Amino acid sequence: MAVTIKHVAEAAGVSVSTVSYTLNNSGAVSQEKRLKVMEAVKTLGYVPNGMAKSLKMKKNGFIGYFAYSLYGVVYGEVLRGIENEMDKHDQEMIAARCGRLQSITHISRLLRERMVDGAIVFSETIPNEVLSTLADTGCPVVVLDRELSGPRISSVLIDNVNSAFRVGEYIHSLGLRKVACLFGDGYDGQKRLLGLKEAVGEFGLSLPDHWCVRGNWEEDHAYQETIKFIRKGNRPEVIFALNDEMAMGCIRALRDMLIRVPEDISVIGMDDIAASSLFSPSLTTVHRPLYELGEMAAKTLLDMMNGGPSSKIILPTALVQRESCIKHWAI
Amino acid sequence: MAVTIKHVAEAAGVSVSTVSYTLNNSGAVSQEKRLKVMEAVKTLGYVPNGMAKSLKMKKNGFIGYFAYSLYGVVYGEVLRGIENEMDKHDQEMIAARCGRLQSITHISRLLRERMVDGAIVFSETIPNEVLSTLADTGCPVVVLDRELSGPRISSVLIDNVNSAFRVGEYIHSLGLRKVACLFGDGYDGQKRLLGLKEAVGEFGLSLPDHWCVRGNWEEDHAYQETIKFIRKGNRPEVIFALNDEMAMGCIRALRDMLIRVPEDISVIGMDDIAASSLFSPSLTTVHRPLYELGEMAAKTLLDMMNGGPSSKIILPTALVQRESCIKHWAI
DNA sequence: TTGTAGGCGTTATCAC
DNA sequence: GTGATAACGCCTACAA
Repeated sequence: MAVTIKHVAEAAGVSVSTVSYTLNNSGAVSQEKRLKVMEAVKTLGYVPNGMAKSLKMKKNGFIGYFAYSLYGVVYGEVLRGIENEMDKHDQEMIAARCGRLQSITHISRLLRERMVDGAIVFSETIPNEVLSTLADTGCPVVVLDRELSGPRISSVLIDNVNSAFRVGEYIHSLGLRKVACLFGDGYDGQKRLLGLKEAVGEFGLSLPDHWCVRGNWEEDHAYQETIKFIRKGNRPEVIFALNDEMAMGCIRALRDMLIRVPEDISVIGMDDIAASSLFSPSLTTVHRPLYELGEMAAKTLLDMMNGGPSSKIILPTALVQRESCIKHWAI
Repeated sequence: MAVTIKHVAEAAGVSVSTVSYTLNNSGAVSQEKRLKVMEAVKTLGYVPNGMAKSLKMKKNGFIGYFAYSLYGVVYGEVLRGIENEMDKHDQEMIAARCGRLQSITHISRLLRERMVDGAIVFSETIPNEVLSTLADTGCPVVVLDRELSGPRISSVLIDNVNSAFRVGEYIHSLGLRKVACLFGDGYDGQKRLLGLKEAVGEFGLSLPDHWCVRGNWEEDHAYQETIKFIRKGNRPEVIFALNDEMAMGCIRALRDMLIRVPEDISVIGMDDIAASSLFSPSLTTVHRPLYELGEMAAKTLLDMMNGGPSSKIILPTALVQRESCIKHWAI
């Protein structure tokens, strides 16, 4: 059985409180006993039990990052921003993913059983109610992928609608009109599609319903869908993929079908992941400040944990013009 | 104050044990009381306290992955393997990084205070003794980046020495002789350098001490070091970088100095990260089964947690011939 | 300055 | 079937 504070007390010939006092430098302990305790701790190899401590203190010193996935360009970059900020404040953190369905119950354990002192959530798989009740019990929460507000809940987001709208505006400014869209499900997908449609209305672009192709945000799937789409005889002037991975899959598909990008069809992505600038042709896309999103989420959480108010923060995006998109008359 | 099992008992008009029984389906509870309990749980929004539970049960249901970093090609890929295996066994996990120095104390908290039921460690920043004492208290550990053995400690590794040796052998088989090496610190670096030197002796290659250049495993740094190295007038026939990132930095540097790869100088990497095959020229390297390493680590840990013995597992590597390396006479 | 004792929220043993 | 009650390991009034 593991050695407890009691064993140390016994070995040092003092009471448990004296041991506790010395270990936490609370209370005043005589040098003599302090030394005895230290020695006993060393020889017994005593390490305090984190769970007992957490139970007593009603906090455990960890904040949690709960993401759909822990690896990958998007989630990884956000994680990098969070970790960096946490480091600055010397705040410990753990990460857990919650992508697969079964895990929802698991995450609920860390979250619902209050095994963290604060949480940053970047996964739509965790229901709003879970987060709300968590916040109600005093645990601050920051969400990165949805709008949610409450006493201890903050949102850190980009303006998806506006970002996509500006893509539409850009398409219009290039003299392009016939648009197809490769979209995905979820909050981001909805908002981005909405923004694009607004721009379509505003600038008189064309975006038939059957030119809105549902993807799953992944490159390979987008490749397949693009092949199918083009085989049906559809010939848009520009394809707007709602994330960069899909844009790349789309471009690969077009090229494999001997359609030139951007000469025959322009392609625009969204997110501006690292690979976008290295891809050939380099991707015209919307820069989404992933690192900063993570950083800001961490800042906001830390602030709330110090009693600060909850807030809703929108970080700016920017259109990045590269090679995958071309003016109509330049063809 | 949070609602506890006591409140539920009171609201349902039963004892705490009855509540506990129904919630864990242990013991036999009458349908009538069971219903009452369920209702009280629902209306009160009761959620059991994870810390109290863990304290009592002496386990908390989580295994931990402690890596130098959580993002990045190498660590991310290992993590993917681990998660996938954990998913299969419906085992919950958390991840924490332990790269920066300050964090060592933090990680020690999760590890030393036994806040996980098992651990996979992939960071040389955590000392052997910490892992040994952890294992002594009954917590199984799998290490991925060093050889360490004990009752509850397993290692999952590749044979670095042999892998590097085979690179030397390959270099020899190509008719190349004058080798430079871009190495890095730590266990992997040591072993790989050792293997290379063995091959140098065995096959009569040339590897002067000052042609062994210390890198820090990163691309940019390798870029700088390569520039310096070449500016000094050194002209090896082949540069063996002990990981792919450094190999890529090296190639970029050579090309920026108008030295052709592989015509003028061949470059060989190690690890075979995803980018290696996409790089131009594609990288000749040694495939290190990162995903499988993670998967195997998870399997081994799970096995130990079920009472299995500790073990040392070596996964095979394979030389991957691509474009960055050329036969001597082919120049 | 030091020790005793109560309680954090659970589970589990034992009587009833 | 059900309900007291004793742990689990720690912290911290409160006494001494």
